[in-house]
Parts: sequence; structure tokens; C-alpha cells
Amino acid sequence: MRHGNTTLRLTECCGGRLAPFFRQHGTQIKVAPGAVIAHQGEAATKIYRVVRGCVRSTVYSQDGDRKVLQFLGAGDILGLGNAADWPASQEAVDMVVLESAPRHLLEAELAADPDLERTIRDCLAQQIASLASLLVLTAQTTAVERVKAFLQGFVARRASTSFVSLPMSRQDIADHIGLSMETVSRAFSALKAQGQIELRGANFVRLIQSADDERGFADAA
Amino acid sequence: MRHGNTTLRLTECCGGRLAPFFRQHGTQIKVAPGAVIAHQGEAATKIYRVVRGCVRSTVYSQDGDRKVLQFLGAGDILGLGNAADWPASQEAVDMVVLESAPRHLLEAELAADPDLERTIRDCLAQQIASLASLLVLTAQTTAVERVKAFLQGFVARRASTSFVSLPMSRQDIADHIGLSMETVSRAFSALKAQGQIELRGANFVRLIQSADDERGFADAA
DNA sequence: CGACGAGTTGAACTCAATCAACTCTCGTGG
DNA sequence: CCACGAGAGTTGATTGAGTTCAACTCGTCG
Repeated sequence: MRHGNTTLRLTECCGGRLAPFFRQHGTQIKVAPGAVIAHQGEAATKIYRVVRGCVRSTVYSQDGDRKVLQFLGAGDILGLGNAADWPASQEAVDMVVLESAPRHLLEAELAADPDLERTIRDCLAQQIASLASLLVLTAQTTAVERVKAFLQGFVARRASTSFVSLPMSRQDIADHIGLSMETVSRAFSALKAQGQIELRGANFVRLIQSADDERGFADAA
Repeated sequence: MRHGNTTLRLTECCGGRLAPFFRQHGTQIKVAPGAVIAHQGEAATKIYRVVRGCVRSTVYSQDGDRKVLQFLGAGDILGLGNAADWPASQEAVDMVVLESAPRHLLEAELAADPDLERTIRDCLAQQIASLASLLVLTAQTTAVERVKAFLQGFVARRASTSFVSLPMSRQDIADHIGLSMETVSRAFSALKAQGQIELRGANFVRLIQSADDERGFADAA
């Protein structure tokens, strides 16, 4: 089965354009690895912008099953959807620095600045595209393909040809792409054995460009 | 970890509030079952509102694998994301009636009416929730559970306690929830055998309320 | 009526989940 | 400084749910 890579890229889309807003109204906070920034179901009164580190959006079902919807990095925004409550928990993967601002200030700003509305709509559309990509990725057949596609998507955002840090655990990746931790680990080993990736420790990867890494999806929504 | 239930409900959210816009600017068209309303990748110059029938948003990958992102019904809007191209193909499942309007007219309207912006943002947020639910549903373990959850989600939108029409094929459902057609069929049979659903032909279902269905996917809100 | 497509059912197989053992790294305290 | 322990990650063996291929049924439309 031939699959193109599913570009995961979201983000940095309107994050950049919201930077002035946060510079004006935001206060900076620091969150320790594993700590929860916002609980699923809680009232969402603030919005955040990731300055540094990696955040995972996680949905929990009744029985404790986890699903990681996305990993957010520098420039990404949390809390743009205008639901009253957080639809997912937002958790720090590593040491995270955030800018936070009250939601109502954004609403005020929006009323004044129509361009900002457009920006936010773009950002939401981007998020839709990102989730759609994840759905397609999840539908991809083999575990190795899924893991490879995930890595390509994640690394693409860094645009680096050398080693890239994977701050999240194997379990996080597993819960993201719908596999067990062991299978993810095996897929890493397989990709390494096939010469498709290089590992330094468990948390630094480098993708080896192979000839048939044609481009796959244009995203956007 | 106790977390709230995962609301599946999408749609009819802002569709209704866009009705006046379409009444003013829209023209009505009719699309035959199976016909394509918009091709993935094509320029998106129009937006549509479903008046009657069922539309599926489908993403195709290079090798022809299909993923059905969502089924849209009366009141739902196609083409709200402001990407230049359609991110997915929009296809008529059964006989569909649509209202269509040029995109630029909506843009013009938006500039004039700030409430409309808000409406659209709500609708996009809703779509994000819907995709997130699908991701969680896909992560759910067994095939039978997935099919049951799909049916509950689909029927919930009709709010009917009697038989509901399932316009889409087993293959459509399979491509939606990430199973093979045969497995979907088997799941239908199993649910029927367990007395959880009733079938009239292959395309009419009735859910049998069971005691422990209260908490499962009740959407509320 | 006949035929075609959609749906169902059956049987064999396969890939990932699961359970379990083991390694590696890193941080703590003797 | 080294021993120890804890947690993350890897690897192995087994099992099972879902895929696949194939036969068959059913309903619909010419």
C-alpha cells in the first residue's frame, strides 16, 4: 500500500498573528513536566500561547482511556474554540512556558479588529485540517507506517535535517496514533533497522530522507 | 480519572443561523446519489447548505484509500473553512437538495455583520468537536462498540425513537469508523442478536434503549 | 424473470494487543 | 564513589480481534 505522508502541520498559523495581543495582555507562566494546564470539562476562562516546550491535548473517556489529540509547540494557541468548557485537558509534556490572557479580553479585541476574527477563523480551520490528517493517519494500515507518518509530521514542523527532540513518551505517541506502547517501540526499532531513522537515546530522532518520500497531502481546510 | 462524557453532537448549530443568508443569496440545486458536489483539491468558490438528504465528506489518499470524515444532514454547511481549496470531496449519499451561494458574498456579509462571524466560529468549533469525537470513537476498542457508538451518534441527530433511515452503505460506515465492510456487517448482526438494535431491511435501524445507555454517549449540553 | 449489486456469513490468516521478562538510564542515598 | 531502585523503553511469546478472500443470500430494477 502506497501512502503519502500525512502532513500534520498545524499551527504557528495564527499564533504569530496573535503575538501582539499576548504581548500586551499576557502574563508569562511556567509549567512543570506532566502538570495539567487546564482540565477537560473545566470552565475555559483563559487562552494560552505556547512560548516554549510541548503541550499535549488529551481527551479522557469514562474508563480512563486516553486519546492524545495533538501536540502543541511554540507559537500554538490553546483555547480558541469558544466553548464554555475545555473540550480536552491540556498537559505539559516537558518544561513549558506559556503566555496566558483572559478570554474576555480577546473577545473585546475581536469586536474592535475584524482582521483578528479572520485570523482566528484561519486558525480554527487549520485545527480542523490537523484533526482530519490525524484521522487519515489513524486509518493508515500498518503500525510502522503510522509511526513513520507521525514522525514525519512532527519533524516537518521543526524543519530540521538533523536530530530532533521527541519530548513525549512512547505512551504519548501510542495514545496519539492509536497503538500500544509496545507496538510503537517495535515500530521505532523496525524503522531504525530499515535505516529510515536514526536514534540518539530514546528521545532524539533523525529522519533519513528516502527516495520515495514523495509529498502527500496538502492540508488546509 | 473522572472526566465528562465526549459529546458527539455536531451541526445544525450555525446552519440555522445562516438560513437567512442562503434564503437571500442562495440558489437551490439537486444532486443525484453518488454524485460529487465538490472535488477534494478543487478551488472552493461556493458554500452550500444541505436542505435535504445526506452528504459525506471524504478524503482520498493517493492509492485510493477512502476516509469518510463526516456525514452531513439537513441544515449543515459545507465550505466554511476559508481555505482556497476543498480539503475533502463532498459527495451525495442519497438524493440531496442543496442551497449554494458564492463564497465572496458570505465574506461581504461577514464584514457587515459581526454576529455572523461569531456564528461561523461556533460552527467551526463544533466541527472540531465532531472530529475529536470521531478520533475518540476510533480509539474505542471493539468493532461492535464502535458501530454502536456510531449509530447512537447518528440517530441522536434525528432524535427519533423509531426506525431511522441509514442512507449510507456499509462501506461508507466502514470508511468512517475505520473498519472493513464485513466487520461492520458482522457488528450489525451481533447488535441485532443481542437485541440492541432492530433492523428493517439493511437501511433502517431502531436503537433499543438499554439500561446502561444513559451514561455512555448521552450528549446533553 | 433474471441479473446485478449490496449485504451477510464462513474459514483461514495476520497483525497488533497483551502479558511478561529484561535492559538502560538516571537520580538518590549509603 | 558505587549500589540501589524506579521508571521508561525494548524485546519475546502468546493470543485474539479484525482482515481478507470467498461463497452465498437478498432485494431491486431492468
